[in-house]
Amino acid sequence: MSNNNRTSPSKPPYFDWMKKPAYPAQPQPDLSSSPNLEDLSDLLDASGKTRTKDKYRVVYTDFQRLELEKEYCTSRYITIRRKSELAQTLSLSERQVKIWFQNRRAKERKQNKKGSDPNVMGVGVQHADYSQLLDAKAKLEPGLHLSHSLAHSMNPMAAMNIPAMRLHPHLAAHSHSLVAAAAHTHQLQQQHSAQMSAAAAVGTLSM
DNA sequence: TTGTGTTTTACGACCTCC
DNA sequence: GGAGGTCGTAAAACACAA
Repeated sequence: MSNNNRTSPSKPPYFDWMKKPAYPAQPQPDLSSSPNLEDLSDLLDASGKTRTKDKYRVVYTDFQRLELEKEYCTSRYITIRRKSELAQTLSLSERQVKIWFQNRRAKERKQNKKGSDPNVMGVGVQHADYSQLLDAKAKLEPGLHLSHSLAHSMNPMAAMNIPAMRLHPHLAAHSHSLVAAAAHTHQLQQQHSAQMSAAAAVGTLSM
């Protein structure tokens, strides 16, 4: 679903949530309205048990969602390092980033459940999302225009459908392999970034 | 409007691993 | 015991039909 069936079936050239006027597109997230890190305590009432009504949950900005989606397209399981970096750049808490990834995986599982083939772990979803992502990115960063085929070729994780960290805690008995997977993910990530930069350079040169 | 269905944040319970 | 995973769920935010 990845924000893909929220509105009309006619496919917009970017994430559906991006056209919602309720989310002011901000280059920088609005810190004043986000219950980040320290603000989490504000979500508890006097008993410390439940969240208050006015701050039950916040709506992330387009920028925050875009960056999170980008990271998710690179790897479905975020590393501690990347989580920290993302949290800082997006002005979110690491906990929020972690929860977002959990919810994002849940969303994908839900989609896969709906789909007919449970063995194909969200390949189509990832590709579709990634295409939309890049289109959205192109809108946010006009200098970065990529064709879909090129975009797909530059997303090794999605293309190969590699479960980055681990498929399921019950299946992952060997943590060292997970560490290796994480390292591999990071390596691919670096390659991906380099390729993106190169493509961006090519794009600007050809203009 | 408003009623309804879906999506998005956020949490608790429980599990596994180190 | 702490960190992070899934699963289920609450409630806000949103879309859309009537």
